[in-house]
Amino acid sequence: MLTNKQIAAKIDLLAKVMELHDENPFKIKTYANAYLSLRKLEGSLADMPIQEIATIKGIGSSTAEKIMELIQTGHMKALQHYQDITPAGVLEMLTIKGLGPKKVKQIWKEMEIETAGELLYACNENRLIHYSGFGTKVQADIKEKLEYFQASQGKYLYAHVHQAAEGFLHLLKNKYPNQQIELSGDIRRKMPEVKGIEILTDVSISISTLQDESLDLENNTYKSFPYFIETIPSASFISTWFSRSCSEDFLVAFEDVDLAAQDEATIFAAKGYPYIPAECRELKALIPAFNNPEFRLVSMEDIKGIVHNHSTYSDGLHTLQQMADYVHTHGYQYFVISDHSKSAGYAGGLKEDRLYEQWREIDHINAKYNDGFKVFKSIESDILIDGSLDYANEILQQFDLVIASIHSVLNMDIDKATSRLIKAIENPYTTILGHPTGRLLLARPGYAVDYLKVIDACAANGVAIELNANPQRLDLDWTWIPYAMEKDIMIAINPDAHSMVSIHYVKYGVDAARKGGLTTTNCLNALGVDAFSRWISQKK
DNA sequence: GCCGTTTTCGGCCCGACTGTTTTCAGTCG
Repeated sequence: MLTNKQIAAKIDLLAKVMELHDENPFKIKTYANAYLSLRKLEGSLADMPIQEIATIKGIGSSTAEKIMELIQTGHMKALQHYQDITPAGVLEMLTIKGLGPKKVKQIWKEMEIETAGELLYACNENRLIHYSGFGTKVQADIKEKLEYFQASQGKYLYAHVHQAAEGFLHLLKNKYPNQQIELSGDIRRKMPEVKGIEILTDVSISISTLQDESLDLENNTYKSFPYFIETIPSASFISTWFSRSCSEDFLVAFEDVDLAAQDEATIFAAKGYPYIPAECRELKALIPAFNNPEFRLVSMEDIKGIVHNHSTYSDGLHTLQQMADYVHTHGYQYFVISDHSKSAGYAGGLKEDRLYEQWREIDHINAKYNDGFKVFKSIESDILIDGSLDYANEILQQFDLVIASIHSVLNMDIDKATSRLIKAIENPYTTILGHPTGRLLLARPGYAVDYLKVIDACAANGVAIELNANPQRLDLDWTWIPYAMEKDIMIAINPDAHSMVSIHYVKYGVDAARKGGLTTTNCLNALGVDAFSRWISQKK
């Protein structure tokens, strides 16, 4: 039986969705008022005849009928109609506190954002604050709510979970110092998406005795992420841990090995391999490379420069000087500033005069460093619908390098997307293809592309491909790295940083790149400043 | 859509709070 509160909520929702669709404001007001009377009402609506419902202040015959329909059938046709013509993600936004119909309408119609995930991404890129009624506080508030919302959907970004996972592991190890307790499964393998914190142990853990305010016993979560503790006998710990920490494909290579070893290194040694870290245990075909003395799998220590960053010139949070200094003080050799280009109106893309201004500032900044550190002039140039870039050639040729990315009109079939990308790749001024599919993990899938054709085109034109290291992108997907390397393409692991701290996204890109076996030789920003400088100029 | 008459159309207008603006708009309960 429906409660008054449940009925009132449906009427309230009706008012809100009608407002999204620009219905008569007085009708909307009526339903909003009806909601207010209903939630304060004494006596159960479900027990009232329709005549009595219609006598309630603010409820007339039309609303009374809708309430009866709801009580008798569980549905309301009028509400269903509006729900059918509204994207599910937009309806979801209405459930977020602080987002009412007016703001949601603005988000949907003005910003053209239709899912909670896209909205979160827009918050991270400071895109909301450019709209009237939205400021930094509202944006931060929405962001917090969305992260919570996303964190409750059953899948999580590795980047969001791993610190909590390590914290939880630490907590358990302190409590049971003499037992085997380790992270296992997807979280240990640093998969871009994980289901939570997987822990493998040989002790029966008594969670209720653990002292930590982040531990939510009722919901089995630690810092809002679900945990899964599997207890197994000590004797099978290593074999189970190893099996849980490899892909199916990778594990096939060890079918004939006795996994009951004293540690994982022994298992690898039985096949004549060196120890392979869990995040690299993906493709069986890559294993032999680990025995090649020339093979240098990329790692964070190899990263020499930070490519693809934004500043306050477009939609970044920090100034060019702040960003450059931050990268400099973290020991890198160079910084590539790639703000948005002029057609990216939503992100404050740079018109020509602002470009000149930025170039002058870059020259000024470069003159101040006396240790060889260099800021390179770049742009994240929008790939327009027809595949062209959005500046004239005489502008494009003045950049040190150009990153070409698709940002708008993402609804394309595979042929359209592929030819649009290839046209941009064939542009003589394109240096790097940015986030090739536009995907946002857990939010939107990205347009389909013919990877083989796109990678072949990059090879033919000497264009590097970005592995966008934003943990919500990780695009190029690592599974295409072996083919890209086969074609001897350079991969740039780029943070797409919109603030100083997001420079460190590079780490997640490196994790992903290692899955695909990317070597330092094929990592563009593993080149030192001079080699990088030479590489981009030979491309020009 | 509801209401209430100076009855059948014209007006409908919660208050506190917050954030964005700079005197107001949106949201909540």
